[in-house]
Amino acid sequence: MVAVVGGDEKSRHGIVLAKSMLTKPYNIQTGESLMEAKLKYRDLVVVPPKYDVFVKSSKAMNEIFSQYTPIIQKYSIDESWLDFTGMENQYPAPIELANEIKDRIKNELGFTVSVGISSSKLLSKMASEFKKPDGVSTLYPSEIKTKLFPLDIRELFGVGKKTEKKLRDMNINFISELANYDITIIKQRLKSYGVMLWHYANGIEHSPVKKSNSLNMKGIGNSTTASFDVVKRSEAHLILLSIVESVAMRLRDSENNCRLVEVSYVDKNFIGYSRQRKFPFSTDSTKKIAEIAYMLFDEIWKGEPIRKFGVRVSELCTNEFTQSTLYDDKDIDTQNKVDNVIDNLRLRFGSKAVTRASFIHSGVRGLSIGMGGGEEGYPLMSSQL
DNA sequence: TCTGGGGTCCTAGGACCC
DNA sequence: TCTGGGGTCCTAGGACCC
Repeated sequence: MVAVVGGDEKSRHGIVLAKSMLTKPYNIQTGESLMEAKLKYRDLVVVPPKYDVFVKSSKAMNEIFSQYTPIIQKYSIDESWLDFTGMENQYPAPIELANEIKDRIKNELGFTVSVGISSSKLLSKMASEFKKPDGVSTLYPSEIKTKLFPLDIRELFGVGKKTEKKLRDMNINFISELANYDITIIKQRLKSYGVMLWHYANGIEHSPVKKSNSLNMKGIGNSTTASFDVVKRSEAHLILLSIVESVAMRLRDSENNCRLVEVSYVDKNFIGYSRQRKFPFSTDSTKKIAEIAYMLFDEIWKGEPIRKFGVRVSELCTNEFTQSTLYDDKDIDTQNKVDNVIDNLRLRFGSKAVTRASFIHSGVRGLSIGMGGGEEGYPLMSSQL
């Protein structure tokens, strides 16, 4: 069946989230609008996503990984790096090990994965693209010339649409051509990013596999496209509040505070605006972050109809020492308790257990996105089903 | 009925300090 | 009227990835 997983077009979420193998002849792309996809194949079947199944599958997959090595870096919800450095005695045959893990996922969890094997994150990532779906591939340094060099420049990790054009304008169309290009000219035209890509083209990349945890997380953000263009400040604030509810809850769940808050929006013409501010204090309070978000929004918004809203917190630090001890602020202390009680209620009874009075009859859902396993916030699935 | 959501890293310009 | 550099921090925006 020529089918894709897609968002809801009526609420303006209509894009391709994942595609089945049979869409291949029609060149349907992940991320393009369902309208475009349907122009490529009229009778395209669109099925809605099941985000909770996706999250569960991801967790189960990483649980299997953890039975093989403790050093796992989650790159996204459906990709991880596993480091087996120093375990050569335990796992003398990498390809057999990869097949074992891959087959266990297929048999125990019911979906296929593709595995790339090499000595670095870059090369293993590139290798994982070779055989899809359900394949195991290697790209060892000794194989760079035969397996990496012949690929189109767009295939190189880090080369997107914009960089592709710049490189093609320089007559660089294959990875080999970038690898052999004069690095000083690359540096002149593409700055440090070009130098990094030149190294990538030569297979040079040494970053360590970093265990994923809440401590090395850089920021937490959510955004949402409204089902209609928002023109009233009060509605905008309400949507921002619903986003902050989810962001702040995730922040507390990660046991972090934040020092920087950023608000962004996209207007009806798809022009994006953002404003961020760093503070001399740190917080994880819903109320505080919401107040900052309103302030930042009011500073930039000139009244254009708004399509999409976002809130992001960063400059994270541990929440071990709460502000109340530092600032002796009673309001912060009680607010903290309120946040914690609400978090626990929502954890036990679901995200709808507690709703702010301001959301009732407003048309805006409280806690619109985030941890609740709701229907929104689907990540892209790049791999074909 | 056009075009989602969650991340990371980098750049460039201005403020401010010495 | 004019004139330095070096350094750091902050902010807005852009590029990439999934």
